Amino acid sequence: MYAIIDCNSFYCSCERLFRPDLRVKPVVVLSNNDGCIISRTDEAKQLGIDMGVPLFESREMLKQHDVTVFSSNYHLYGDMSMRVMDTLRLFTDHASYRCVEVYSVDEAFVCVDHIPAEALQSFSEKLRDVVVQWTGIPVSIGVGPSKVLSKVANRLAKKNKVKTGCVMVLDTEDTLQDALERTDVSDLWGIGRRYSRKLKEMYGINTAWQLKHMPQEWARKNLGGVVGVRMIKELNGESCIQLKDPLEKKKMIATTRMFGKPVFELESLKEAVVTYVSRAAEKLRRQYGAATGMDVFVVTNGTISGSYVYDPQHHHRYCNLTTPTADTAVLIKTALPLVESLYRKGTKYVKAGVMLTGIVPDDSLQGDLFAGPAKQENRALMQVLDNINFGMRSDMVKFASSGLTRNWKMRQEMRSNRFTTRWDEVYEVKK
DNA sequence: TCTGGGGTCCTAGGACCC
DNA sequence: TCTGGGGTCCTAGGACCC
Repeated sequence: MYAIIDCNSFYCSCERLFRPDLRVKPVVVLSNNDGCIISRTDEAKQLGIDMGVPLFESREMLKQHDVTVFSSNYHLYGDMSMRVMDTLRLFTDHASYRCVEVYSVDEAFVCVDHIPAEALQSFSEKLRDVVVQWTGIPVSIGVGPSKVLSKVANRLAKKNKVKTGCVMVLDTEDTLQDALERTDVSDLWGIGRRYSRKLKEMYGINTAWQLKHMPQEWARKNLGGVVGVRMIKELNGESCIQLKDPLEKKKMIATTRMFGKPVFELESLKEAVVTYVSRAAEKLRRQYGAATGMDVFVVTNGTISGSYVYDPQHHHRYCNLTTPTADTAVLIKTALPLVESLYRKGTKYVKAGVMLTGIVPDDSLQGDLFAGPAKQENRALMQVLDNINFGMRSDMVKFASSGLTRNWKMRQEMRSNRFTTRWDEVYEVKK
């Protein structure tokens, strides 16, 4: 059996920890650049505020209903996430830490095979209480024979908080049928907008219960091949999506940002890309990786007869690296010509990003016959750089080409303090 | 004026190999 | 009239997730 533990309105809950006055008030948290609403408390949801709506469209009504608005504060959320995950590990760690798969910043799958069936309900309730007691973050827990079914349970638990106490276990045929009948196909984990439309319009399949009874061969043909087959099996309680090994490394590392304001100059575009390369390279070194490919992209925005339209256009350039590397200097040198070749004078750029691909372990680098053996001379330098930036604050030491003024930097006008990770921003109880 | 930032997995099709 | 049978690797693009 699998359990999924999901933090309720995670970003908002983190903000509330340090603002107890907001405990029963509507709160929302914005995406980077203060663009969209990406986290809402129940009170905000009740006001009809949807996920992902742009801030500028909802500003009026936020004000009208006295909703508290925060910019996202990833230092705080990242740290709180770690505390929640640590709690899960301590509490469920009967055999090895591999029982917990951190699925996202606010969710984790836990293998609960070691809990007797009749104890799953009380175990989950206990787990819910411990997490909120130790971290202050409320969670919902769904338990089922497969990951997809645990997600179904979790969603219903969260939807009916009062009735379920945020815990739902799907362990009998009856509870399973009832849950699947109450679940729209579009709410299934793995069925997105495209497939749910197709299921409803072409096949008249509306509920998870209906989908569960479709033949596997049909799913192979009409629901993305093996992905569809897996979905049918998972719905029938046959687990096909295993817990992921926490030691697995990322296969791709990306750093991308919208600009705080549009960029027209090549110099600014270069600064931004260099900044993103530096950040991506840090992430790469943190997992002891080296990249064999780099993709740089920029996003322009369309205008029709001089006026602005929302019509993002992506342009990208790819480069293979002769020798795998995690050296920021080398990566910057690779990136700059790509930016230059992408740049068109007079164009309005709204976003840029870099992706490091083909990541290999950095302890067994394949050399290049013509370039000589893989050089590691900058390794020590990179380590010093990382240590300084990690220990003091990020960007304490940086490459000059990443710019000093950085007027393209993203907006974050309503960010709370980084209460748990910065000494100068720790919560003040008394002056 | 203004719309986030990461990721994963899968498939199809082309190029190439023996 | 008629031209094999099996593979691998890579890339682009689609679909999905939070």
